[in-house]
Amino acid sequence: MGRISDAREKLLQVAFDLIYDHSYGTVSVDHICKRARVNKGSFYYFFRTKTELVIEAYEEHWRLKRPDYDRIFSTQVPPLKRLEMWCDYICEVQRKRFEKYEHVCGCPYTSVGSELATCDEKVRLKAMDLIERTVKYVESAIVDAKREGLVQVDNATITAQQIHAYIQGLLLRAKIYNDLKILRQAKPTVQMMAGARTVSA
Amino acid sequence: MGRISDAREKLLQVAFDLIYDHSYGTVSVDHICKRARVNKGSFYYFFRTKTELVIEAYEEHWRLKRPDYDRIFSTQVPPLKRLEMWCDYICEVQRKRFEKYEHVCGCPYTSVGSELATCDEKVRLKAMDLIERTVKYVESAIVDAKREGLVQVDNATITAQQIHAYIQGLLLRAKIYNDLKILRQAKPTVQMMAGARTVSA
DNA sequence: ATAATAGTTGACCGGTTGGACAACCTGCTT
DNA sequence: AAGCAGGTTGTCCAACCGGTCAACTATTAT
Repeated sequence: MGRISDAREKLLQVAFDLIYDHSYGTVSVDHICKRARVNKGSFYYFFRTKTELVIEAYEEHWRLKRPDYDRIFSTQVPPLKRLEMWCDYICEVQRKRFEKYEHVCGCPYTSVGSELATCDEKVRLKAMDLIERTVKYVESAIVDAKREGLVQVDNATITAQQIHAYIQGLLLRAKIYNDLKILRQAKPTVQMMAGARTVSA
Repeated sequence: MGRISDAREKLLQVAFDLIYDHSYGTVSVDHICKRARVNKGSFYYFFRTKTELVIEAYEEHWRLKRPDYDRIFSTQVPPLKRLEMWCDYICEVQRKRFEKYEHVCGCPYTSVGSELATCDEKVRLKAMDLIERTVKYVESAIVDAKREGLVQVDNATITAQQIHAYIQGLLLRAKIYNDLKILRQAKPTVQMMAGARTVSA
């Protein structure tokens, strides 16, 4: 019953792309509609507000990326290898973006999270939510590494949070310097952070 | 000759404050003028564009903060103690902001740098510039620590960059989680990163 | 006093913003 | 073939955006 449409999906994808390549503040609903070739009326048929759109766009983005994370952090892969593959994956994703848009775009979730953390509580919570999911993968890798006696850590949860924070900081640096080379350092530093004993809080 | 005015200084301070507590995109020139009790005509007497204002506001902010950094990273202080004091200083600054605005605001330079890195080249370059200055302090602490045999590092420059990236990531996390407790982990992790051997690139 | 300098004022601009809307199509179901 | 849910269209809105401007005023040096 009724006609079917891919307008919603197009809007989600275009919104993600534009906001990731620029910022939430500089991308307007009009821009998104123009690029998606959808009328603004249709936009507001699918989404109540710009905030709601961005939240759904990022959730959709995660839905598409999740298989990659499941593969990289599979228990079939040795724990420390998972972290290496994760670093390589990040570099690769950033490289592809750079080739397409000539910008190092950093992490989409923390970029929009940082921009709106103090302005839009719903976006802040969604960014937290998405970050949490990634940290969980890192944590399970650390737990497994510890169980196999590969690393010496007091607290796997805290260690995972520290490694994730470092990776986010590195991505932020790469974005601001617009320099992919900065990401080369990720792998050795992550191994070091995972392998060395962290002083627990 | 001519009348004197503190309008310029008020605009710089209000602009920094509003943008730090919200974002570049959500703070308008009108907001800044209203809060500073300055007419928009005067605004454009002192600054050519909003971009120019934000750049000058952040430069001014650094000018005010620099004495703190010179004190913390003074050669009179033992090198590893400098890093500890730096972490304490960051916690303290964030705590004060939080009490005033009920937000963890993170690092002002990387916040605006992240927001505009792909949109405004001048702001991106200024953010790089300001980051570079802080990294220099960290680097000199690592160099001194190495000379005194307190740490084992291959490359002080890279180590300083890694520590700075980590701290930025932690501040970003604290901002998105709106949680000051996250910053408690800074000191032990920084000591670990400074003290352990990092694999050079 | 005068003139030059330095800063102020508030109205004004065209364009854009996020959002609302009634009217209108389109294709499935019965 | 008729009914209707599902989606589309383009116009309209008031508010706001960054930025401009000519006229005005206060201060200081001469």
